[in-house]
Amino acid sequence: MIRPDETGAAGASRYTDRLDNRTTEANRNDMTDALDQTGSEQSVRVRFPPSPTGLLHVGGARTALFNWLVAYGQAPREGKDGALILRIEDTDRSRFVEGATEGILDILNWFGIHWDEGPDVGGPHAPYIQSERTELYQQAAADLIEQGAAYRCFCTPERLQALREEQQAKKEPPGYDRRCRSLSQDEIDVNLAAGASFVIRFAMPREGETIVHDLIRGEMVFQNVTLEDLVLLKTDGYPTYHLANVVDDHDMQVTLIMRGEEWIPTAPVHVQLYRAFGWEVPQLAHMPLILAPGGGKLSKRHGSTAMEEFRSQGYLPEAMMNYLALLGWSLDGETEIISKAELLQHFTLERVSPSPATFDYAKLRWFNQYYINHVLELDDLTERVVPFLVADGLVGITASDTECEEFARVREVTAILKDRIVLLSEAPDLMRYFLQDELDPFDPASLVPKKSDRATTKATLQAGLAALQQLSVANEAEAEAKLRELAEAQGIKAGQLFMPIRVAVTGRTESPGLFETLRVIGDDRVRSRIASAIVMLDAGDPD
RNA sequence: GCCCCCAUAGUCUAGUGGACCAGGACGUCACCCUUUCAAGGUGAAGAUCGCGGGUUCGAAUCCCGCUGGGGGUACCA
Repeated sequence: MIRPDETGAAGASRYTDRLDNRTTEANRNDMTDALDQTGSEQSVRVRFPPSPTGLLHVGGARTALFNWLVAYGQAPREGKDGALILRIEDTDRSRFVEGATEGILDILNWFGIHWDEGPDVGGPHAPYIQSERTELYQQAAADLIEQGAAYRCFCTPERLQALREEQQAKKEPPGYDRRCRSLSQDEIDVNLAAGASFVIRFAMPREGETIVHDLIRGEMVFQNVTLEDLVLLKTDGYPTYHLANVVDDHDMQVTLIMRGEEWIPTAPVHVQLYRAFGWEVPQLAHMPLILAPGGGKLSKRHGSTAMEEFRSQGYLPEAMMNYLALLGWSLDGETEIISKAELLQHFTLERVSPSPATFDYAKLRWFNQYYINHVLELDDLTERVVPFLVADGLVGITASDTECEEFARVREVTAILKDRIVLLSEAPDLMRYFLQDELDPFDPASLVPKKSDRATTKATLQAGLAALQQLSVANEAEAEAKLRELAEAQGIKAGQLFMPIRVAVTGRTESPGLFETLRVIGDDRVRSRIASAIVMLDAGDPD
């Protein structure tokens, strides 16, 4: 057998070695079929198949990302056509959630991933929604029965339940006992005539072993006796994942399946299914799981898990992508900040780690902060902050309204505050005193610096106000010089003067540098707020 | 229980037989800057490379066993 890619480039990487292994194996097992695959060496077709059962999980987002990076990054670099297929796996009617599909597509777009074929854009293998493809699966299951690779199982859920309990009691490995695999044709006919409902199960080979070639883990060997006769078609006529997945991946000419590690146990069954159909097995790569901080599955208990939640908290898609890319993949062990373009330029499946990774919220926050403070352009950042301010009622513009005065004002505020924004959702609170005329109520006691008292503070503020009335805070340098002069004249440290002014003007003990803060707040408000603070000190109990 | 995957600091990782008494990052701590808080800068602590056997002149790197963690064990995906 001559491999079609044998004339290809030199420099065998671990990746190509693995590809070669797999190809050889495939050729040995599916020689006839391999001949039909002319040209497939030149294209890499991957897919991301979410279930519309709720919001998109970060783990799913990472799987989607890696698939996208292979299709749009690695494949083109290797001179191949890459394509990403989005397929909706909605074969479990009981878990279907209305609107979930739309939500998933929307969040994937926000994340920055695009696909070539899918329910929204169509494509040559439409429909891309499994519930609309049931005939295909039923036909496939029927074919399998005909050739003896699958069988009808009339066992009731009650019997299966009882069987499981019995096995549990006897401490035997649970699993279907294959009772219906040996039903005679007469028995089957009787059941069918009686209208008994049934599922279709795969007749898994009982002997030998199945080797699964995984691009990330190498060879995985499974003893066939340990594998089950999985249900292929359910009583309701819908397929299980196992059948739908194999049928669709073949039909859609998927060449590489990248999915979560949780699929490893059933991978050998899938391989056997492909063989039963006489189809070539796509390449397989099982991504490492994303674990929760304490170990185990990432769940609500640890924090957000859905991409929608991260979005609404004000995580940037860039930061999410950067962080997620580095969960299980690395460029060189040094690079932390890497753009989408650079990911496309450098991502390779061969550098995906096989070991599970713990989701670290603190590091994600760091990435977000870093992108806000160091990567995003000011206009861009401002546009992303605006929706959060609007939601909070602080401004009344839309993000696209970048020409108006109010946007310019928000940009000004953003400029001096961006080094302390970690999540966009924190912006409203940080910006409140810049954007509102009136300060939120605050404790007058916070006006008084440590080691000072009310009377002194009041006098200090009065002197400060007098000074500020004779200049404009628009000139930061002048304001600073004058106030430092004042502090010196009063025989106090600059901080003893700055702090009361800061609190008087912002209502807080924390703010950006005093003079940029004053400048942005403006003369009128600065003066009136200091005057109010002086009144507040009067009103309080003298101490 | 059975099957399978994984194993470098609290976390993400670099490392593919010798330049590693293990490099980067998050986190932590200290100091610097300083009008507060951040940001930034500098530095520190933190890994017997899970343990035990091999192979080899030489192992984080290869092999075996064990342990630990994780996944699967559904007419869910």
